[in-house]
Amino acid sequence: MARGRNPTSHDVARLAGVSRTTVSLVLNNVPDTHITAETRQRVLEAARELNYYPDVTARRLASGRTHTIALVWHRGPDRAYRDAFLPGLLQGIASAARHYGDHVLFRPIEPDEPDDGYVELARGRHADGLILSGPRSDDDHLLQLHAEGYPLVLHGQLPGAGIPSVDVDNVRGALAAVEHLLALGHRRIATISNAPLAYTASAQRLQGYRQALQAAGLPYDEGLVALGNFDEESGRAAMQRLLARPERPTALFAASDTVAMGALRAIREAGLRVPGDIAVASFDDIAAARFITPALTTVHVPTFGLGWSAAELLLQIIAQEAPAQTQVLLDTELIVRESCGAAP
Amino acid sequence: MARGRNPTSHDVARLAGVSRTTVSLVLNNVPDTHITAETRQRVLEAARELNYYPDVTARRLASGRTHTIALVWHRGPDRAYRDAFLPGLLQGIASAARHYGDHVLFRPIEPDEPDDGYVELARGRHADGLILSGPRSDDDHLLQLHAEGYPLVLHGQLPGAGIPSVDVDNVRGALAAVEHLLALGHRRIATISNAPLAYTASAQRLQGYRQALQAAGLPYDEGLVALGNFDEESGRAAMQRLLARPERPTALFAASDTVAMGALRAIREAGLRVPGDIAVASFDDIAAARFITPALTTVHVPTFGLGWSAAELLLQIIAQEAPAQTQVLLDTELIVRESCGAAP
DNA sequence: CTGAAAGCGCTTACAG
DNA sequence: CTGAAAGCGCTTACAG
Repeated sequence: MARGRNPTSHDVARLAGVSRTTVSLVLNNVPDTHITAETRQRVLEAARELNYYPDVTARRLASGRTHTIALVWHRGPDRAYRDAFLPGLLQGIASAARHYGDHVLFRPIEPDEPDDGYVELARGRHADGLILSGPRSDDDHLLQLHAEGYPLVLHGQLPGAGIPSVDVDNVRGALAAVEHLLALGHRRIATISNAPLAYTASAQRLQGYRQALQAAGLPYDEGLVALGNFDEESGRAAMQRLLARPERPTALFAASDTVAMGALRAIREAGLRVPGDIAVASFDDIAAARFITPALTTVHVPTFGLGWSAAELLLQIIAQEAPAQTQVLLDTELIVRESCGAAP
Repeated sequence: MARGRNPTSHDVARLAGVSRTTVSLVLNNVPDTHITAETRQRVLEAARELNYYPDVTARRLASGRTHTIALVWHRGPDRAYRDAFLPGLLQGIASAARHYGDHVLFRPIEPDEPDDGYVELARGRHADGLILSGPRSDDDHLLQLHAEGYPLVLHGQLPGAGIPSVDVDNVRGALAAVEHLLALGHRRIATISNAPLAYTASAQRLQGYRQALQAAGLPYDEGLVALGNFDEESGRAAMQRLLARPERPTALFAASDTVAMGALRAIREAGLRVPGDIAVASFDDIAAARFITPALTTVHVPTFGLGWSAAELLLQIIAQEAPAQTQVLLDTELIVRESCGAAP
């Protein structure tokens, strides 16, 4: 494939006996252009015969559209946690992009990298729009780009910024998990957050926990609330504190599977059993959740759906079709397995 | 960011009082071009003042290079298995690409998609080169592209094709795992493959198992060999067959963690304990391996390193610097945890 | 229903 | 040490 001797639209035009305009019109399926079926046929055949692939590099410059969207993937302190979502999210994005004829660029931003590393993707016209996963609330570049009308969709939420976003309904998900515990008869239910409450998702999951208790007429007891910090060890430490309380909880809602696994370890180390002594429900449904013993009852996050929705929304914005909904919240599903002692 | 009113190199040139040529030369850091420090400075300042980002779309057309590499990700029957490697591999690729100033395109190929879906990436000049993960031996397009000299690197191996590739040394990895079992005193060691033996990695891992036995002067007993098929259930079924044998094995080498988890379940269902009754070692070290009970002793696959190496190799090929090594095999590391009963 | 021509915003020999 | 000009391969008004 030496450069310079690939067939061009000129070659196709000559072989078909038409102009390059016509070749472009036919190959791009431009509507409202009354080209005879016969001419169209000739062009298509010529292109096939020459094994012609339009040079996207030229197409992009001429058309002003790159037909590419980028996933900007922030690798913050929560990176190990978030990696579990990457395959689903990315493939959801890629599938939707492909469905609409677009391509996807993957751009991780390392923690030590200047925060505006992704700006080049927008301003240098690498992509027609960006999906940002793990947005930071103090990111001025983001606000700036949005203010200029550059197409942006967040995976996650940035309250108040007004940027279109796609996320899971964390409140309802947590609510469902805790309701499950309540329905099993538990009254002293502890919770461990998945991360510091400055993370929107953490605060929302905690809110779902509160709402469930409130709806059941139960008091909110600060002593039953502990903070996790993404990893297993933080879940273990938090559970140890919870177990040290005079009145031991009979159930736990861990706001992530990872934190739940740490809690499970602490419970085991205390000589207690799950679900016998303590029932455990969690959130995320990462791949490991069904493998561990006991298999976790957890709130499933539709990662592929998140990716698909984000890409679809972004593509609508790029096409300037006002989307019906710019703040999308996807539903979760409680997956009942063994850790709460309920039959699936 | 309405199109059409972004600053161009023309604007920068005017502000700096030089020609567009000079702007291009400075901004691209072209070597051997004796531009005065003062002129260079003026250009840089003008660019900064205008917040100038070169339009890559134009740059690509003019220069003939896209500075983009693509990861083609085959989603075959082994998709659930391989998804565990995606985050590490992709981020390894992205990090290396960024280190060398390139971008990465992610392109999954669905099982029902025409096999040549990725050819467009090459011929349409979306990317300067491709990394293919999960190559198929009957893929003529691949051979054709390679024959034409288009830059290609495989993640995995395609014996005989002569295409540059990056993979883990499956034979040595398996050898290390089985040697570990032998060192623990086991003599009747069964194995379950991770997939049908038509998959190169499966055959190689089995070969490592054989070599270890041979080196220890032990016979190769077909009856101790069972086939897995990517998923947990296949591991469970294989282990059930193995357990039904008159002389029960005292140890198992499962050629993937997923298959090992199924085997663990079968062992538990048979009322046996790990590692007490049967020691289990496996391969991959997926995220779940350390969470399950007992935590798996397994062969770690350096996914990030695979990605980085693949990208680095591809970039060398694109730059036409003959790489030292075109068939790269990365070393694995045996991670000793609990499932073999040895102290870490 | 189709074509001639300008233009997209860069890079790159070439000349001086 | 720097500039004028051609060219990369398409798309897209515009004209007929």
